Amino acid sequence: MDELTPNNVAASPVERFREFLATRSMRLTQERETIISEIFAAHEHFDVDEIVARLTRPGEKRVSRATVYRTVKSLEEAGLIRKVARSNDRDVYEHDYGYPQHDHLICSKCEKLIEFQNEAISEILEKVAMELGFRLSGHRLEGHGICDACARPPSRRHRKLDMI
Amino acid sequence: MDELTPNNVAASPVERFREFLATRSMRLTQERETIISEIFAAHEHFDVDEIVARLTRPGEKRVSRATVYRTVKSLEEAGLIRKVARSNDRDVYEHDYGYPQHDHLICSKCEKLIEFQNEAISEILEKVAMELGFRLSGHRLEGHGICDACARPPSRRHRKLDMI
DNA sequence: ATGGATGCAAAGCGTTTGCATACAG
DNA sequence: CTGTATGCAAACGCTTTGCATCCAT
Repeated sequence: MDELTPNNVAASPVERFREFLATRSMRLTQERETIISEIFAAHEHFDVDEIVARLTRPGEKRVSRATVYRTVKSLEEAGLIRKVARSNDRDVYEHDYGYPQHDHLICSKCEKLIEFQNEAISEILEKVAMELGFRLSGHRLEGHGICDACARPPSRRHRKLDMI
Repeated sequence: MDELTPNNVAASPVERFREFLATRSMRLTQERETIISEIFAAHEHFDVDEIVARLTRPGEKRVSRATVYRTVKSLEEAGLIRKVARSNDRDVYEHDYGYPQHDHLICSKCEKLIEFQNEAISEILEKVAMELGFRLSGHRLEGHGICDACARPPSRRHRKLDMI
């Protein structure tokens, strides 16, 4: 469901990327287009390995892992995606284009990322930074703990009384 | 008799670590003691490489890199230190014992970490988490940007009048 | 035509681990 | 003594890179 794209947001991610590439005299190749399409197919968090896996499924145009790494780095520099966390020793990214600033709650059990928005936090941080003479350009806030689902005793049968 | 030590804070980090090790039937070896002493010698951020480097200086008791990694992991599990960021592809830690909750501003230029405390942010996050049914146990907030020093024009040494 | 891009494999790097030896309790 | 811990080096897993080939412009 993305026909509702707000018009304050420029064209497609691909178009936006093309512009960025132009400023660097880089080219919009089929591989890059394939990768960015895959990444923006759904608004979800991802890591390089996932993208490679998706593009390795039969029917998809395969792109080498090296190229995915190189393209992801470019997309990040272009401001289309951004690194949000590190999970399982891998960098995790999310879209940073056409989406409002938000932060995350990360479940320590299922590793799920829950997004939330809160204007107040940004404002406070902005104020704190200013007082310290720090030029704030952005931030990353992760709340750690246990998500609703994981906290709820999973169909709690009789659990073992103890274990050594 | 250091009665100045707040009594809500147990003895020394080493003592605290010894207790932790006991609960796991692990031993407080000379190496572990050397490492923890070095880490708590000053309240500053550090990474494994730095600790290894310090303990490699002549005069210091050398400890293998593998042991430092293993000990740092234990210290983290013991709650004595905690991971605060990732810089230069290395995990960066700080003391998490006897120090109040705080967050950081990270300079994109010099990589410096600036600490700050702000009660309000924690409160807001706590509220947000609760509304989402998330059991918050802690958080990590990094403000990104340019620090005061790096933002200041680099004392132009080629000033016309600066020919002393 | 031609300078940038891709794929492959090898290299890099921080971090982990197997194993023989060396200690703490 | 006995089960842990250490040191060393090899193994690992993610990410980067050199190079020959390929392609967008």
